[in-house]
Amino acid sequence: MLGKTTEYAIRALVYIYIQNMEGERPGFKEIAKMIDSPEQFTGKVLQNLARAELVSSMKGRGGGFFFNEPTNPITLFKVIEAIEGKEYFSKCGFGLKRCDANNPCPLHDDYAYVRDSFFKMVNEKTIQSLANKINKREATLNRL
Amino acid sequence: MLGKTTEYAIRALVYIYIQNMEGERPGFKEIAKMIDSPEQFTGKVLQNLARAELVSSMKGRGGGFFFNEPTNPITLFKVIEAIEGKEYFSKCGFGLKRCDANNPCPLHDDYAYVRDSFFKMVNEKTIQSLANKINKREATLNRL
DNA sequence: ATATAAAAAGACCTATATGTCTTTTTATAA
DNA sequence: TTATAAAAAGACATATAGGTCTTTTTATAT
Repeated sequence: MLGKTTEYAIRALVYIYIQNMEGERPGFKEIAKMIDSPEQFTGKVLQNLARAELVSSMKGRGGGFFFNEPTNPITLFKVIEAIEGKEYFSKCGFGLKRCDANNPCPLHDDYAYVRDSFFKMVNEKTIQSLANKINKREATLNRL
Repeated sequence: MLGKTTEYAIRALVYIYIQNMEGERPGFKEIAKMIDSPEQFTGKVLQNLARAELVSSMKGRGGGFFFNEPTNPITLFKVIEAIEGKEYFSKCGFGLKRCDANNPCPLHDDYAYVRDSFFKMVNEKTIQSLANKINKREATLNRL
């Protein structure tokens, strides 16, 4: 469903958020180790997330990744949009270039239902809500 | 959601089915033109579908693609499985290697709901049901 | 000031998906 | 039996996603 890059992005942000709650600013090497992702590539992904202003970073000694204090919850949708692109939730599931209610593909309505339930889910779930689930030991990030 | 290759595969099979109902056995060039897909690549995709026994083909004059007369309806799931691979509907949405009810990722249940609604849909919809929708002019394949 | 530890940046590499071109095989019609 | 029309096959080509390596920049501690 989602690309690996997006999966790394979400897991990385969740890990950063959890560490921030402990007062830590993890670097990409630590993050990669903890979320089980390729180190350098994770650095690149985090660069992109920082450029998209979904996370902040500091260079130099004591630097790392962190969220600015009063951060609005970050929905998974925002992350998906930043990594996969804006059209992710609007393409025709049947591959037609033009497909709408007037000129629908034969999957139109049924696909819309599935897509919308996915869309709803990624708008409800946030980096923060996932992190809380992990902190309550109701779920795992694979390590920690 | 689905790769382009799978989209071509589904559209091609629907077109073949519709033409078969008219007593025709279209070739890949005609199919590609009608479903708006790259010609040679569509030929390759159809080769794979034929190898997977989702469709039959005849070489030589008068040849082309067709379904054997008493064909069980072909679900979209079968096509997806043949093109995308068996694991398409079983991977963790969060990217964890091991993720199950005992050791769930923080998206486990919510993702399962979305994935299962997609799974249900592709098991209900068949090449035949999509073709019928198009024949009744309730939907379009882009041409025809 | 200097050393150090961190992210940023840029050049590259690899794998996979997607797509094209050419040749071979095969069924049918003339 | 030969010409023809079709799929099959194989060798390429291109684009994108995923990944690595090296160098540069920058903040901090000494």
